[in-house]
Amino acid sequence: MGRLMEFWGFRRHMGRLWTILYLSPDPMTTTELAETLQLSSSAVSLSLGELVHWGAVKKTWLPGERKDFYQAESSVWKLLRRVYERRELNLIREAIDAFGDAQRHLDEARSGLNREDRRRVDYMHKRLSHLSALSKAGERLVRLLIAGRMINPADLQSAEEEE
Amino acid sequence: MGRLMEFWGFRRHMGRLWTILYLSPDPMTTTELAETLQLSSSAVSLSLGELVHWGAVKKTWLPGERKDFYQAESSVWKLLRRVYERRELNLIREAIDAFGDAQRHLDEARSGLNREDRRRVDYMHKRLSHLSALSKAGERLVRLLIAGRMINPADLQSAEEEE
DNA sequence: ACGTCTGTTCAAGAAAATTTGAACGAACTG
DNA sequence: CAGTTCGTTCAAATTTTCTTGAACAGACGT
Repeated sequence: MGRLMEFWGFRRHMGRLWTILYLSPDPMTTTELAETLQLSSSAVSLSLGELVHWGAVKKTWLPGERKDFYQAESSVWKLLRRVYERRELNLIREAIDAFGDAQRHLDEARSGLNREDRRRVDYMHKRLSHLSALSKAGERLVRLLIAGRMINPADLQSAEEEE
Repeated sequence: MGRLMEFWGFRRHMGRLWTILYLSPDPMTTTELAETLQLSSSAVSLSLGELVHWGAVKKTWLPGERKDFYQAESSVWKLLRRVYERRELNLIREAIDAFGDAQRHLDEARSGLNREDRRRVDYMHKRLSHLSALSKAGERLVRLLIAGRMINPADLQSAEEEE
């Protein structure tokens, strides 16, 4: 799980901590977690905080206990959805914006160019439109994924072909 | 594109190189690429090699020229498919194996345990089955994606609920 | 066959990230 | 209100990853 999470763009420890909590029938304290994974308390605090921020882990309190207890959010599907929503969608939107900006820059520069450079600029413009179309198709797909609706990968394919 | 690729688990330069090639109407040489992106020739060689390995960039030769020329694979969809096929599928399969191994370890240890520990082990076993089922549903989904067929995210959802 | 031009590999150096211990502050107990 | 116990934050230190220049190897032309 650590490796999966790392691949997925998070700290490795986040995966490890989540897994321990997920496999534990009872909520655990930071001390227990630090012992189990041989981590310093600060490392636990840091990664655990991020897990809480992503909703992958929840704080709970046990009556009579002073320490904080943690338990894993057990619906992986819910977690995936949240990540896609907060992170991937943002990334795609930024990319779409960047492509638009680039095209605008090209438009501004175009007038003062010679024939050869103009050819290049026009080519780049077309390619950027292409990337834009693809990204927008991607955005729609992620939206559908989050909504739990059916997805047709062929949409990406066709966004690429029609030109 | 550099940032996208980085997020996606590749070197940042790979994204930058691919983008330059993708936006260029003509194949380019390593020298031109190094100049455009202000990189050393070794950095270009390294990242370009990896791009070729992933099929994102193709070598071509121009008659009469000694230098190698490179051009971008322009079907992003094709690239995505290849990455999912080679990388994500492997990752999922490894995870599935790891879950199975973990369960087998639990089975071996179970007999020599007291009541309380046995409860924990049984709980972990159940959770691991859960993760296994999820991963297998994920594997099916990626397979469908690669094949370009319709995908139903609800399959993941239900893999989580039925227990 | 020699010199030149390309591309790749490698080890050393630089940059970036993770990790940790210590200090701080908040919350509770007696 | 003093004394603990926890949890978090920060900057230093370590580890890891990237980057680079130099050395190497192959191909070509003369």
